[in-house]
Amino acid sequence: MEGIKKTRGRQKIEMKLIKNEEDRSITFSKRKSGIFKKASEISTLCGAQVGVVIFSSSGKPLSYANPSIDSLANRFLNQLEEDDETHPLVEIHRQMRLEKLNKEYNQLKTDLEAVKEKGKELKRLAKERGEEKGWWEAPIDELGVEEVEELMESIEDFHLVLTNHLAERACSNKNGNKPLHGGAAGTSGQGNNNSNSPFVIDAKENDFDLFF
Amino acid sequence: MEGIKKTRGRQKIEMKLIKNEEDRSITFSKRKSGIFKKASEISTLCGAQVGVVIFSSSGKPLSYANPSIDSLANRFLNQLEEDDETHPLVEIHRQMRLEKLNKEYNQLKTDLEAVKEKGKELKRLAKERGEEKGWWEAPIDELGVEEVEELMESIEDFHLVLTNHLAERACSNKNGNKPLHGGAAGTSGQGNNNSNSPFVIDAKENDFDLFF
DNA sequence: GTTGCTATGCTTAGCTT
DNA sequence: AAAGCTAAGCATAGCAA
Repeated sequence: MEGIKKTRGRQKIEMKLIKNEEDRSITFSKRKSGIFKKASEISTLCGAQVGVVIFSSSGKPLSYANPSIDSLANRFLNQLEEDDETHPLVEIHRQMRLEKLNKEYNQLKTDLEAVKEKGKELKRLAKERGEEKGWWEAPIDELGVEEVEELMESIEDFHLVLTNHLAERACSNKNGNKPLHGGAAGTSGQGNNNSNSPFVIDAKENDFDLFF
Repeated sequence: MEGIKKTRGRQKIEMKLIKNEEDRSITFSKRKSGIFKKASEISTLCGAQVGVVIFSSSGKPLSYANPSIDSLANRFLNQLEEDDETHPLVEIHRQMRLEKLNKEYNQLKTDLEAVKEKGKELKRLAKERGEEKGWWEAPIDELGVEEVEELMESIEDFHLVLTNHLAERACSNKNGNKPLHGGAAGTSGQGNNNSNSPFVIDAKENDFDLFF
């Protein structure tokens, strides 16, 4: 009842890089959730397709996309809460299955995002070369060839990745067929570690987190 | 001073599609700005790379990406406000130049986004086929081949687009070389209209808006 | 390293212009 | 129909556990 306040509540902060590393990572985590939530909401309210990718300062890619992951996450949640009592074996099967699906999906998504990221890098590089001079100030022809060629290489690599995916699938028509639900989300350690490869953002933690 | 309230203030709304079309588009516009702002903020505060793409219900792609577009937009704004007095001819040259750059950039970006969009569509299709059954419930092999092949086609098309870009640039080493600044942002009507092409989202308004 | 709390700043639904 | 307003709902900075 007294005038003693437990906290100062939300405080205004300067819009610049948070220097304290811990604060920064907490803020990142909280705001990331906020953005994903907003993305989810505009998608629901307005029927818009939304894609958000956030690379943390450590290089970890986190993403939200409508409507797939959205509903997927909801399914996960519902399942986790509703049928907590299942046969252990089925449960294990589910988990393995989901882990594989999740991994596959993440790989595909990572590749896709990497292509996009490559495009951004193109601009970034062009910008950095001229100190403060942005790429749009440079002559058109000057910024063209090398970067576009680089991008094309990425695309070709991406194409290769997809080809492999296809091949793998074509050869493995022997997995279970029963539609299954929910389970744990995290997949870890994908092995694909080559810092110079166009599709590896950060070899050490190249995983996707599912939102929610 | 009296207790008469001018408005009811913000009201709670159900988290479902807004049926009234006008309300929906207003909400879309407002929340889109909100999301872009949040994206900008997490980028600044946490040094994170962020990419956001939102397709309005009419199919118009809007995007925010850190840091390129962000700073680019600021440059535009600054220029527009600061050197409003220049030689008309130079001004015209700038505008043409920027229009071309902007167009090029938008095209590249559109292509990039479209590839990503294709990936999302893949999931969407897989989801729709089984009524309420999400793609992750379907057997892995069932959802693989056709959609991935479709995606691969897109990639090949994209590759072609890039090849053309490259070729165009290689042949046109005759344009002006003077680094120039700011100007108007909007480009309109790109002509590239083929609803079944993998890279045309909405032929009628296939442009990008710059944020801010 | 997370999670929960609370007071406060920020966003935005419904109006008005 | 685009921009501005107001009040209420929401997000979140700084702590605490």
